[in-house]
Amino acid sequence: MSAIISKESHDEMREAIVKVATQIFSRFGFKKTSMDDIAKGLRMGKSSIYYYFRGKEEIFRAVVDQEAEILKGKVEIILSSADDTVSKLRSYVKLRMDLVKHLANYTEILKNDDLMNMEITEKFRKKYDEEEISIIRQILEEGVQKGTFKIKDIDMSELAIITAMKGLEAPLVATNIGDEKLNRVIDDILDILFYGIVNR
Amino acid sequence: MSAIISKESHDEMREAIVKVATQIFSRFGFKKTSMDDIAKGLRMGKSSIYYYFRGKEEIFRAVVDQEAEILKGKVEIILSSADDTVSKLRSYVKLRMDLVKHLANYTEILKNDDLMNMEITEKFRKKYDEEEISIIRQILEEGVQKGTFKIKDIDMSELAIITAMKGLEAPLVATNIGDEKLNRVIDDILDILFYGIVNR
DNA sequence: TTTTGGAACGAAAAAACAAATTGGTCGAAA
DNA sequence: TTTCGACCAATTTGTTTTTTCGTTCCAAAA
Repeated sequence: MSAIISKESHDEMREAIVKVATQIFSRFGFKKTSMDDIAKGLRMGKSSIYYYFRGKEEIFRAVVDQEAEILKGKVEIILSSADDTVSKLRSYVKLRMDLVKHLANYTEILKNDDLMNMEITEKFRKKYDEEEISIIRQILEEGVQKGTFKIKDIDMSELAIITAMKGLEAPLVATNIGDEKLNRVIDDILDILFYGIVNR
Repeated sequence: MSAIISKESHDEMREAIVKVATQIFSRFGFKKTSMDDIAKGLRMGKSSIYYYFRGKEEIFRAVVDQEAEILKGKVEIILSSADDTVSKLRSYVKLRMDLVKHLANYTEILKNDDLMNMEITEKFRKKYDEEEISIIRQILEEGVQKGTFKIKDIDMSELAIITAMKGLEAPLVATNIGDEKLNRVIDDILDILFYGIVNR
């Protein structure tokens, strides 16, 4: 029994560490957060942390994994909703843009003093990139199957959408565009994606 | 009369310098090309160059201006052609992608050793960015006026197109995609832009 | 036995300092 | 009018020294 209790408290401690680390990493980035910083946030000696994690890298990965899990849940809700395919794609794109804004928030401080190693953003993106493709593809295939979309080459449409979203990231992050305005921009661009610009 | 001859030879010398500088800048970038490099390419002493240009910056600007001029000519040909608007936009996008590839070629060496100050790319882009918007707008307005395009918000379509093109730059530069394949990709993406993906 | 933290180690980064480059000037020579 | 060697100031580059930081070790606490 003591083993069970011990296991639980061990996991709780890991969670506490991840919680604190998430705060600090998001403020200072991977490089600029020291194990001491995390330890101080927990009111422990830094070597104690090594009882729960193999090292800084593992803590960071736990943080990223947690964020990914949260995101995955949100995506799941959209995908399994009863909305029509067009709405689903709209919802997904908006969620994705919110995510980017969130991540940008994470690193905005680092942009200035450090060269912004892109640690958080980059690692997170890498983890997420493959998955994003499959999400878009899933929506597109659903649309084709339901007869909503006419798509010559599904790979190409995928690429077009992801490309457009990535292209939007920069201006989105750079300019402090308001939320309502951002929504309008996304809607308009999605209209172009859905219906094109040629008159028929 | 001697003044006239002198003026001509002076301009010729400037052209020669720009010609050599273009080669060297494109190989080594702005920072890593020294005035000595340019001078040696011309088989002159470096101080002689200062008789023709105020400094490195001015030479560089002359190089950029020349490239911009060449590009402007090509754009002019497309815009004033008798092609339909859809074809014009296609041609322009392809030209633009070739340009990016060209510029990428310029700096590809620097990407590695230096942090790639983006000197050439960045300066050139800055100069070109405003102009690009007006080119796209011109084509779109022509399309609307001729009844080819139905566009709710012309600013938005502009943004969508430029966004898509910029988004395409990265994969275009990164992957060594073949010319034919690149053409197909652009065509397919433009099809989406023109006709959308929703079935009607 | 589980958990904590002070001390110590080694690698990596930062700071400090010395040496080499380089953009630009000047005056003389051609 | 045009070219160039000599020179200067400032930035860059290369090198050494110092500090920081992630990690390990081990003894003490719980």
